[in-house]
Amino acid sequence: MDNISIARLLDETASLLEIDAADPFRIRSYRRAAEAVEQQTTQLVTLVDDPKQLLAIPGIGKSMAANIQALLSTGTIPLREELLQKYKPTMLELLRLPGMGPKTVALVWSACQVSDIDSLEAAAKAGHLTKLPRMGEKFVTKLLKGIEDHRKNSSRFRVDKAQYHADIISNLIREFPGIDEITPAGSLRRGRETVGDLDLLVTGPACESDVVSAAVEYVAALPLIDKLLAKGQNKVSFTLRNNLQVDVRLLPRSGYGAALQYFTGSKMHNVALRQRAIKRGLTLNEYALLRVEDNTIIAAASEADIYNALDLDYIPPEVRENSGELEAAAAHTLPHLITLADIRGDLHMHTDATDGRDTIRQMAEAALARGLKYIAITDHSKNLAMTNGMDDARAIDHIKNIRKIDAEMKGKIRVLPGIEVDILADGALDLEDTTLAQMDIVVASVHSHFNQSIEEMTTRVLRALENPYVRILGHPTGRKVLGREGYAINIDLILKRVAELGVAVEHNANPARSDLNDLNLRLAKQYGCKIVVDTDAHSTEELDQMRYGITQLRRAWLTPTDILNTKPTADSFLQSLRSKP
DNA sequence: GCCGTTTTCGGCCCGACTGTTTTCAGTCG
Repeated sequence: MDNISIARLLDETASLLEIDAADPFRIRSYRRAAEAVEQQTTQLVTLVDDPKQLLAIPGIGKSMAANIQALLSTGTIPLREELLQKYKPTMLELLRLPGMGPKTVALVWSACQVSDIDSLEAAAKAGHLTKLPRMGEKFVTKLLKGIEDHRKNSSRFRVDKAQYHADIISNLIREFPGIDEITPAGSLRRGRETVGDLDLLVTGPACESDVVSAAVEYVAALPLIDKLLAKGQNKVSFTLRNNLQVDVRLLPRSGYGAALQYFTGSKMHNVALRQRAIKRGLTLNEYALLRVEDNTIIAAASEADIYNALDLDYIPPEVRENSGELEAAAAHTLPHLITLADIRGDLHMHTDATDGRDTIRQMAEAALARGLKYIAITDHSKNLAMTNGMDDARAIDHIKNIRKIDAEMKGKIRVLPGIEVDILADGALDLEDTTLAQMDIVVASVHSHFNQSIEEMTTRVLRALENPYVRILGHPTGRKVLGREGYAINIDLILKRVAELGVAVEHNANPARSDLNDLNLRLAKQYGCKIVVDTDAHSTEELDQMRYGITQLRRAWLTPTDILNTKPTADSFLQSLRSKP
């Protein structure tokens, strides 16, 4: 069992305890333990014989260490089993619906024996819920909408989770002798925000057709497989414990490019590409690009060969959606898409002063190690009390600490003082202008939206933008990739105003948080908005999530000049922002 | 359930916002 699975089970136990109305602090200790386990770089399964190392992890005490050992040896923990006698596992899914917290889940269970989404929907539609305390028409409407959204998304996995599993599986497969290359294809390679299943393409001498069976057997016996679905000549399909389906294809080097092209998609891109081939008397399939008349192979080993043989420039996977990329590749006008290496600064991150894990110095050094030239420390303001958000006095004090680290970094990397302020329901910010005036970067973000109407929400953000100290609009749509949808907002209006005022709009790179989708990114470019991409990192590791933001920018066809934090220095970046009053 | 002591028990993240209320419980970040 890997760390992520352990973390998930601990987290589920916490949720069950919540439904059971257990001691909140006990619940939190399970959540904290889950987080701690998830952040471990070494797999706990390797430490199981040495409880001392488990206990060395902050948040893991005697009982939790015993829980982890039980998980590793039996796959579950006694407390979890006990709770599952009282409650159904499907109730955990109910918690993912908006407005459904532990109390409400417990209520519908005790009052209507509702324990899963289908029966909750039925009860809602039959009007049974409005008879319960604190549940009116509005709640039911919101709930039904939430169920609909949930169904749309729940079968897909967030890109970073899929990438994590792809990396683990790839590392295991790579241990087999004669494997050279493993590439995730499909929507993961195209950089979609969510992934339905994982397609891993593998090649190397061990994948040649006369010897491939040994490698197939090896893959089919991987320890992390939950259910083996199929085992063919060169393909193994299985699911992981989290239900993610994985298809591993072992392919000879000679046809690797054709397979990569075929399985990367998208479907629409491939259809258009095959039509182009047919016009040229060629046919394209998953094995090769062939001449129709005599089946001669024209190209197969690399994707570039195939595109070039069709008189196209190489098309990066992120833009393979049949939305103009074939025409552009034919005309040699594909833009030079932005890459991770173009990014010079990260303008949104947190430290242990609020809800981050690491210190200002650790963040600065980690950013430096990642090649960045400047960062902004933007901890939370007081309204986010739960994060230990800072009031005016603390925020001003924090600037001193940031400047001190900035000086200590001796110009190797600039560390800019900033703050992430909360936009209140009336559009006001929760700190004084005199405080904001001392910050280089003020990120204004909405943190509570609930059921404000589109008009209210839009007005709220527009009002906040009028504050002259706001330099970046943080997570403008509040959109989450999975689960609860973001707030309803007139993004069109917001982006227009952002462009007029010279405020920058944030593209939040962290898939777990919120961001602009590629459509809105294109809109932002069209309106001439200044765009920054940042990680909103809460730990040094999260700085690595910049890669997911870049992929989204590439999907929107954006180039280095479209993004503000490709500016080479902190000064040139600050100059390109809305000027301070 | 963890942690750190003042070493064996008390503290641990709290305020805005909503719906259904007529004073507040529950959700969310």
